[in-house]
This record gives sequence, C-alpha cells and structure tokens, in this order.
Amino acid sequence: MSHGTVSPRVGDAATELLAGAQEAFPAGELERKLGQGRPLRIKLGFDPTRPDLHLGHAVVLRGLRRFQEAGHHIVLIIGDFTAQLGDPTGKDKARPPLSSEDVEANAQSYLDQFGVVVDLERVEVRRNSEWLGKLDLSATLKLAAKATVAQMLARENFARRYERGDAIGLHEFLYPLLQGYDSVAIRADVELGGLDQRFNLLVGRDLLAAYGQEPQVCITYPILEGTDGKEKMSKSLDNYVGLTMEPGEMYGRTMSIPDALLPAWYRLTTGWSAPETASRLENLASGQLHPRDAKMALARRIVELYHGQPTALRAEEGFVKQFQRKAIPDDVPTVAIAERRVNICQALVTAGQVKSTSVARQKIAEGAVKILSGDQTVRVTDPRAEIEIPAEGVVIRLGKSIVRIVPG
RNA sequence: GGGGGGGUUCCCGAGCGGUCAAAGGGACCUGACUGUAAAUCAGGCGGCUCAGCCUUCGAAGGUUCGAAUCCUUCCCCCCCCA
Repeated sequence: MSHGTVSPRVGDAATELLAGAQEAFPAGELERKLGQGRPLRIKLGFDPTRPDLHLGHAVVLRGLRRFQEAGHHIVLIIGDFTAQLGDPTGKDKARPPLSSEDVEANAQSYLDQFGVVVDLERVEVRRNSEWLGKLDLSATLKLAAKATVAQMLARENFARRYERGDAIGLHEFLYPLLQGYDSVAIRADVELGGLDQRFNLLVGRDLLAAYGQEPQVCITYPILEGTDGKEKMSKSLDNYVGLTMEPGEMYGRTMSIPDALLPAWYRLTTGWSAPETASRLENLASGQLHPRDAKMALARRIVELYHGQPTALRAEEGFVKQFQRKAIPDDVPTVAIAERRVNICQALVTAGQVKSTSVARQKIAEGAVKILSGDQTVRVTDPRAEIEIPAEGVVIRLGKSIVRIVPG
C-alpha cells in the first residue's frame, strides 16, 4: 500500500464515486486502485429471492451507476445459486430455500428492474450458478477451510441466534463464503452492498487474498428504513416502495411514511445534491416548510424518478383528489362480477378488499364500507344487503381502498 | 448413544380434562381525530348460509360424556453429557 502517492485528481474522483456511500474500506484503497488508471471491476450481487426491487435497493444501485458513468466495468451478479441457499443476513432464523423455478422467474424480473436505474447495455450480467454449480466437494472443502467458526460467530446475527439457542444450519456458514467466492470468480476490484452486507463483503475481501488475488475494496451504503419507520425496507414486511410500482401507489406509500423519516429519505431516495437536500431540510426544521408539503415534494420526486415528471404530477393530483378532497379518483381499480345483483359481503370478497365474508361483516359493522355514486356516499349497515350492479359499475370504498365493480 | 426441555391461532407467548376459537403483547385492519404522518381513544383480528354452526393448538391413533390439556407411536427443534 503506497501512502501519499494519490494524486489530487484521483482523490477527487474517489470522493465523487463515494457520494451517498456509508463507508469504504480499507481507507485509501479505492484511491490506490483508481490510481492504476484502468477501469475497475465493480461487483454488485443480488439474490433473486423476491421479485421486487425497491427504494432500498436503489440506494446501492445509484452508487453503482456512479461507477458506471465514470467508465468502470460493472458486473451484476444474479445469485441464482445462492438464492437457493438463502442469505442469513438480517434474519434471525433460517430461511426456507426456494425452488429453482421461482429463482429463475425472479431473476428475470430483477434484471428488468435493474434497468430502471443502471444502463443494462453496459453491464456484464453473470449468474453465480455458473461457477458455484461446478464446485465439487473437494473445492468446497478447500473454500470452507478459509474461514473459522470463530469468524462466523463473530457476526452479530449468528452470535445472537447461537446464544438464543436457535438453529443455525451448517450451510448458512457457507453462504458468506459462496458470496465471497463470487468475487474470486469475477476478479472483483470493488464490491458494493448495503451496510448489512459488510460481513459478507469482508469475507469476499479475505477470500480474494486467500486465492492470490488483489483484495477488493468494500463499499457499503446506508440502509433505508421502510414506510413503517421501524424496520429496514423489505418486501416481506410490506413496508416498501417498489421501483416498478404503479405511480399512484408509489406516491401514496411515500405519503404514509412517518415525518421522522423525512431527512433520511430526502438524503437516500431523491438523488438531489447534498446542498439542495440540506436547504430543503433546513426549511423543514425551521418550520418554513410544512411537513406535509415536504412529504408531497418527496413523493412527487420519487414518482418522477421512476415514471417521469408528467406522471408524477398526475399522481399527486390523484392523491389530492382522493385523499385530501375525498373524491372518487380517476383510475379506480376495476373488478368484474358476473351477477347483476350480489350480496355486499360477497362483492367485497370478490373484489379482493377483504379476504373472507366474515371480515366483510365486521367491517360493515364498524361502518367502514361505503358505496359511492356520483357525489352521493351511502354507508352500508346491513351485511345482508344486496347491491345492484349497473352497466357503468358501482364504486365501493372500504377504508382507504376503493374498487369499482362492473358487470362481467 | 444417554439425559433433560420444547413444538399453541401472522410473530412472541399464556393455557395443562369442561366456563377455550384459546389470556397478554406485537404486527395488521377499521372507526374517531388528522396532514392517508405521529401520538391518542374505540372496535376487530379462523371460517360460514353468523344471536347459530363448522374446522383449529407438530402428525396419526387412543382414553373420556367431554382433550390444546391424559396415554401411545411418529416427525421436528434446543440444551447438557459422550
């Protein structure tokens, strides 16, 4: 490691590349690699376990795009092999493995979504089954010998599970090694990942050294909290805003975040420059900017990033109309029902607003079900009520969700 | 291999022969209040042809008028010893 030889230009380049990152280590290493004057091989891996990419993924993807724009070589790894194993990261319990059909379908869906943030034309896409599938037992043992149980237990979530007496599958210890082996297979110079990936990234770094290659630089990105303001954003908790979500839902979900999340979301999801973000947040802090308006600006911005400005404005109008003025929105989801006359509970179930007629009855008892026609709103009070379905359909509202039922 | 402790409704976690669709908490849904925020209060949270009925307490059998609770076998998890 040569200290003090980094030119100012290389240093500036590194700073720019690291915008939005949480940390990069070892310190100075990225600058050193940049100083070699060649395009670096930048690795980013995803396990296609769940088919929706969300704003949390976008934080890292935006970092990746910076490297791409600077002319570095991007290697996107679809963890089709590791997905069947299940990353223990962030889980306090073992994950059920996925079938290979699921993995395949998800992988394709992921690829489509990567394109929303990075330029897929200039990305090398690899599947890790390509090399992991070929590892025989002796190679696997050799790989396993590179790490110790103590190293694995040093990791907080393994340690916690161990202490609590929960099961830890042996294969789970292998996961970080396999992810690390990906780095070896593609000769990574740099690996990006969420902060929660730090351990796995480090294992990759160690493995590169163990296999006689130059160790990778590890760059982590902050974890984005989900719309509930409590847990990290994830599909399984349904506290996420998906990158390919329909604009109205994207806008609405963003509006539902707690105010306390505004600063973090401004910094991590908007792509606004640091100064611009800071000045907006100052206005918010000083009370010049109403939290609601700050949130609307955020929601508008997010929809704009993924659907374009005109769509964002329409999403906002729709939101204001529906929720702030409580009018029937323009694009109500429509469900067709064969009968011309149905029981209200049955209709709610068929329309997917409730999962059973029992629940429908309860919601009616709670006064949550309303039928809207024109500017008339009628609250349904009798679970045995029958509703007529006219040719133009009928709009039913249950709490926040609205559905138009048409004859079919 | 031996000994011990466990598997309860989405999660945690009570129950240990009837009054149990099963305490309590969390999550979630709805109503009120709002800015579809937070906080708060209220209700709900297995299903149905819903004042009643039906199916649940790891699985399968059995005992009993009656079982989540007792017995048998099986499956799975954890701990200790080897």
